Amino acid sequence: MGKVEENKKKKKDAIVNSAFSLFINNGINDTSIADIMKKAELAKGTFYLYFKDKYEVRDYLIRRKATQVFERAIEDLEASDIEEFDDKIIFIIDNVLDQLDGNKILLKFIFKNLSWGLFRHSMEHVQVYDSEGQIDIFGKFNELTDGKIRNVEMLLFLIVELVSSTAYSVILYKQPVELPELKEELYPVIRQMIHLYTIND
Amino acid sequence: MGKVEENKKKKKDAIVNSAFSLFINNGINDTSIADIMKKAELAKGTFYLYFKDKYEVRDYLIRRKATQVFERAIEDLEASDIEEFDDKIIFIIDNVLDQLDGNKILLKFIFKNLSWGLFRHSMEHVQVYDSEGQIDIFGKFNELTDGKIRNVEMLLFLIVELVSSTAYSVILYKQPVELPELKEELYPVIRQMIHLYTIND
Amino acid sequence: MGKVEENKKKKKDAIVNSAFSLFINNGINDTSIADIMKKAELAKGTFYLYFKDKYEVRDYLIRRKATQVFERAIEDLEASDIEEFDDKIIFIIDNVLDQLDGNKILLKFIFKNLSWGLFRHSMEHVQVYDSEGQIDIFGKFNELTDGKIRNVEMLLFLIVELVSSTAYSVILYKQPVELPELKEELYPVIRQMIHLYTIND
Amino acid sequence: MGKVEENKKKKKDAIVNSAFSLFINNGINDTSIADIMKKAELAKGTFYLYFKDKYEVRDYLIRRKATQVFERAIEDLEASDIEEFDDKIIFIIDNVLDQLDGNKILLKFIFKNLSWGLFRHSMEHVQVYDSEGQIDIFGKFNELTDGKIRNVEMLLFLIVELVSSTAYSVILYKQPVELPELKEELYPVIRQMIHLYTIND
DNA sequence: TATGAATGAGGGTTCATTCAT
DNA sequence: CATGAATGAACCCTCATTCAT
Repeated sequence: MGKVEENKKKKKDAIVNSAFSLFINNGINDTSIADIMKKAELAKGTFYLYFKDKYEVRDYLIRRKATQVFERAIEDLEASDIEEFDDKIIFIIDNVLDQLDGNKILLKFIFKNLSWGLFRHSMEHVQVYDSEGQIDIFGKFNELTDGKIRNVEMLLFLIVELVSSTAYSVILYKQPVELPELKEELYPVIRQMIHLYTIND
Repeated sequence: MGKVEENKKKKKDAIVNSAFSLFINNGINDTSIADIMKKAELAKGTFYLYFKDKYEVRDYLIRRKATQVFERAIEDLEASDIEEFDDKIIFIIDNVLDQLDGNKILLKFIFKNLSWGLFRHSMEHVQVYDSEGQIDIFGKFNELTDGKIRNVEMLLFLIVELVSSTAYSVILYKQPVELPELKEELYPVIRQMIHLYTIND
Repeated sequence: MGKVEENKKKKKDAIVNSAFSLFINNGINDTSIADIMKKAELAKGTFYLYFKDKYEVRDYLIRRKATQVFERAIEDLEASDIEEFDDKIIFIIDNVLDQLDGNKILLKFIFKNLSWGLFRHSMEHVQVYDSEGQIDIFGKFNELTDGKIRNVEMLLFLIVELVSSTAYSVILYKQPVELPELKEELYPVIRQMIHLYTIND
Repeated sequence: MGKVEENKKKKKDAIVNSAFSLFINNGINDTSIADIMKKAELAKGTFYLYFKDKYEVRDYLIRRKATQVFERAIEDLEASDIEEFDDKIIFIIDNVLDQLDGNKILLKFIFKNLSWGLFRHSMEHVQVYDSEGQIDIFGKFNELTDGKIRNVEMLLFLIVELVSSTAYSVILYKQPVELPELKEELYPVIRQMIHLYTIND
């Protein structure tokens, strides 16, 4: 990477990090581009060399952050020796929930803005490597199911929406219960859902 | 109600209706108080005699609209002769989804802003009447379960979050499928969930 | 006129006068709305209660200023006892040129921006009063010709364009000659033009 | 011309041509240096190696374009066998008007910015060649008059201003008439003007 | 020479809020 | 109570110009 390119990367990162910090502290509506650039210690006009508006920054951030969270969950999964498909799903959910429970700000930011489209997009960009190089995560999921799950995307959709919306309420507002209790209730439901989508031989 | 009171009610309604129409057409961020009052055909200063800011109007509206939707669903349920608990739940969900499918704007407005807390609050204000007068809707639910459901609130929480978040994506963005297909997948899952919460004698 | 109306008139005048002074000193391009309102000692936002942008102010000004100049020329004409049509035309031209020679700034402003359309519009708004009240100036012109001029508008068009464009160069840049010499050359040409449009009995 | 010189000429031409196209399409005020250089496919900073600002480009362009139009008119005149002085003047006017009628954009650009000074300057740079080489166009005019016209410059000044200002209004806004009708009225007037400046033996 | 990333002043515009009427 | 003219802070965005490469 040339010196110029490197510098540009550094600037973009400064903008993005500044924006993230302000978005989660003050909300997107109360964050102006002037604020972002001031915190990033760059000139206001520089913003427009990298992004069209603050919503483009937000989308960029959501994708990046969501990707990071899942990347870590999957790394941890790889490091474990879990074998069954449903156990793997529960493991990932549990891992993600714990990550977000420890970083409510991030949770708020991701789940408040996450749409299924963005989620899919993020998943397609999760970078996992094994001995043979990069792995396509959605392909991997399908492979994991071993052909035993019908309509994998729908199942994931249902699980992701259920988990994200309940966890949002629970972690942020502790309503109607706290996280451990939610998990206790949620996981059996999810196992049952997976079972419903499992093809019986 | 005195003439003065009546007049004030009329003004407040004008503001609220104007705001609703603008919120759903242009979004809350792109709606100014000037816009609201122009459409309401009232002076700008008058706004502050009724509300503190536009977010107060929004919250007022969400509660009112969500309540209306459920009120109608429950009215329709009462008019039917459905007997089983799970059938009743499915009926209400189906009814609400159809209402919102026919009014995407309303869906966006309600679900974008609906939290479990607001939902509970709305439910407590649903006005249903039988021969003996007004009925408490949450109490009614409990009664309906006939003591056969454990942890009714958790079950409702899971169902409401699952339905609202999947329906939001599906009705608004047709992602990942369209509404009829979602229903087909959703209802068996919900029945299964109810079953999971049913106390076996 | 109510107190409010009176105040609004005063504000509009302040804006317009401030703008005129800045337009002629710095040019329209180098005059910002902030400049105008600062000089007018009003808040920046107030500008938009009266005008859409500075070009609207410019057009308003041109019409007003052009009208004033002609109004005065015609007043002077009325006070004289000139009888012949061509003498009257020359008198008006001479009067206008003298006014503008004494106010180059105004000349620059009017002639730089004057189109035939704006000129006609201005003429239609010249307010001249005689013992019997207001007079329509274009009608008056026609009347003056006593039916002896064919195609009055074309004749006026030719004269106005010839006079304004030559005078602009001469008064502002003294090119290619100075005003007295221009007059000496111009008036015979104009008399000849009038003659060409005079219907011979 | 060395290869370096050639390259510089090419760059300058690219800038100038890009600027012309943008000036006439969007107006000078709405054309930024960034726009010009983007269209010219050159770096922004390069602009300042050739011009001080966009107004310098504009002046350069006006001179070049005005010169071209007159050059062509005079070429056409040379190719004809018109003999009388007044016929020649009318021929040139007619030719120029037709050129500009077919290219309103050019007309707008030239006449909006043309001053008598710029016109004289342009005329001095019109390049006409006969068997003996380059000809001075103003000298040529004087020669053409055969000493029969007094005050040639004044006559040209009056004619140029009359024609350019009326044609501007007529071609661009069709006010107060269209071009053929303007010609019909204009040419007799001009012939008469020439006659007025012709020395009677 | 040529580049184009970076600058930051300054433009236009909006708008919540106030307050004299 | 109701009005709407006035405010001025705050916003977004553009752009001529510089300068390290």
